[in-house]
Amino acid sequence: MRPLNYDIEIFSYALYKVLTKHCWVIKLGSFADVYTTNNILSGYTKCKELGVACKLFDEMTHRDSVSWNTMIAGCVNSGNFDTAWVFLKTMKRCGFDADGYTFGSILKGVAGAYRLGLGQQVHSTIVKMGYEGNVYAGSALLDMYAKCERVEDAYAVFQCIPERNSVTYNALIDGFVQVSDLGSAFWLLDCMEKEGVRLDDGSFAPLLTLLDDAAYYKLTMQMHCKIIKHGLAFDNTVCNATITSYAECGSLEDAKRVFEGAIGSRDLVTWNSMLAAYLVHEKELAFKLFVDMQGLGFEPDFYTYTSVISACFEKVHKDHGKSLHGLVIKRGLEKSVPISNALIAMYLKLNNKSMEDTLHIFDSMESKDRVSWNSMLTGFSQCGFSEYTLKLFAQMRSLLVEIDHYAFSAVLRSCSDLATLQLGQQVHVLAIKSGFTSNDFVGSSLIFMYSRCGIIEDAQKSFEETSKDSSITWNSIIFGYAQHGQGEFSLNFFFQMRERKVKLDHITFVAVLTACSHIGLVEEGHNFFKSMEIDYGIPPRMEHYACVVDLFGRAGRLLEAKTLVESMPFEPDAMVWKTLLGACRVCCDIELATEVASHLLELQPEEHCTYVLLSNMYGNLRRWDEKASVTRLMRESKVKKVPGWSWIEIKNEVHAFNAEDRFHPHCAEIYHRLGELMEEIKWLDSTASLDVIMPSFDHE
DNA sequence: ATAGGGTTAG
Repeated sequence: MRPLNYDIEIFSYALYKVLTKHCWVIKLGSFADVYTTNNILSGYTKCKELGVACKLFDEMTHRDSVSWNTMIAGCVNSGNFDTAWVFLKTMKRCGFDADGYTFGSILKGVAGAYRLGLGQQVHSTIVKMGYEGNVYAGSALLDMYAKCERVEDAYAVFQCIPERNSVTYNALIDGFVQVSDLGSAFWLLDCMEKEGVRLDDGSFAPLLTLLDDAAYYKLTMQMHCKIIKHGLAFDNTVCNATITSYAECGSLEDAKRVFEGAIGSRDLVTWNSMLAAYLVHEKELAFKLFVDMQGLGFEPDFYTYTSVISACFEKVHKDHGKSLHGLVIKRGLEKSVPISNALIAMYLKLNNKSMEDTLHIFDSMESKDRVSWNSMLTGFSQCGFSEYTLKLFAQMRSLLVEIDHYAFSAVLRSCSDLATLQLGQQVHVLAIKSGFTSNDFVGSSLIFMYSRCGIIEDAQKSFEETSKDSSITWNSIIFGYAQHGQGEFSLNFFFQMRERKVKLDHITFVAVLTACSHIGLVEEGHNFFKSMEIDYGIPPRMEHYACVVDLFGRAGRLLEAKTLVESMPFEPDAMVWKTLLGACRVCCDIELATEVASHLLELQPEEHCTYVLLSNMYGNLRRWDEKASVTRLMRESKVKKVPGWSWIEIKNEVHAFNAEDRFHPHCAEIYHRLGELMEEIKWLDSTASLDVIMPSFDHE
């Protein structure tokens, strides 16, 4: 049981004071001067009593520019930017000029609403009226540009302000932080020190958010020193940001030390920051902290819930995840969009290939944001429900949900899974129109789509359009050429990547090993595998072992494949066994196949491929009894062979078939034409002087 | 009596 909260606040003390003053003025009759009324007006706006303030403003017989400025500031600070703008217009019409106060307030509103166009209008008025150098108007203007991601403009404004103070600097620092320009942000900090402008909490907090990588650990420590030097070690905001920086640099110890030092001045953000730190490094302690903070009376907010929920992505934490879902319902937080989004993401990761829970949450959400839609889109796409991805995408478009790079990437991946070129091209056009083709994720999906649809030239073109400084797109183009059997090109890209000092990752090596295996470069592939940890610091994972098993297997070097699996530093998973089983089939080694299959049957008894493959191998060897026993085992395990499908896209419609399928409305014509084609092939075969290599139709 | 900046998730 949690204690009931009895201190329900009807009026804040501040509001009480304003009300008393107002009553007193009314009692005295209508002799209150503008000065006193403005004072009360301001009191109401500070208490967010905008309605009362408006009424009082209407009743005023004499208003001066302070009255107008107070109303504008009041509207902006309570989030009513449009009303503020109306007040500004009316003010001008009533013959009052805007001043530094007016510009400061209205620009704060413009910045909060990200209305760059309006901001530029205000800018021209400021210049016209000579307020460019006013530190309040100028700082607000600078901040508006910074928030609208126009940091160059912000800097231009900065240079027009003759006497800059901490606020001016801090706003510009944050502008550079927003565009991840660490260098400029630090340079400004130096300038402040040289010019003798006081560094305060607002100078450090935004900067610290950029120190989010192990590479910045030393820098973080240096910043921490500076913070202590400037007497800000116990400042709440700075402490909170420092905790996060240390955690993201990988030092839980330092984060903990700052957290412990902040005892007594901890707020909800402090707890949330430490929670996030623990979630990355020591999950069990995080769950404990989640309980502890509530014991101390801190009511979790959506930051708390989204962090702790998103940490439940592994099977071991499934119970925690479900409990948290229950807690969310119990506390009536289901309506929170970010929390629901976190739950969707959690179930997507926990429920392998099942969308049931996710769909349930998504459907019951009264309002959804872009993240909700994108999560579903990505979920469908990753679970292989490609048609649903496309349907959902169409729905998003008709509901005018903004399509961003996440959406494009997911839907393009589904197009590539379905190998539906025309649809893929349509989505590509949309992506061009909305300017997303240079995004790495979109670019990577485009490369996959074109490569999968057989047009490697267009995959290459899509690659050329990306920035080429992230491994994401390089990996995709390497995969693309590998898929097309042009492994030499793949390796060439790998070498270029190395030359350009693009950071390689574990996926790069999966791509390279795939390329080698597809063109039979056994030695080269094996060498890459051996050097990936030594020369590149990337330890081989399960999928790399699977690739090398495949590499040996395709080359008929079964013994080496087998030895590699035996030497693995961790237990092989189903993927590795499956690859080895494939190698056994190529090499017709039934003994090893039987052994490998036994591991697979244990790990994935529901997987029909294993039974079918083994049964076929016995069949080929005419070992009928054993074949029969495999078939029996399959029947006993209630496993059914899933027939393979083929499909073709004609005029933007997908026609799917499986063997001996007679359901298509144009079935008769199709089979007739098929018969003609077969005749043609036979005729070609009989007239060919060279050996015609017939494709072996694989119906397994 | 009226004005400008900053910390936590994904």
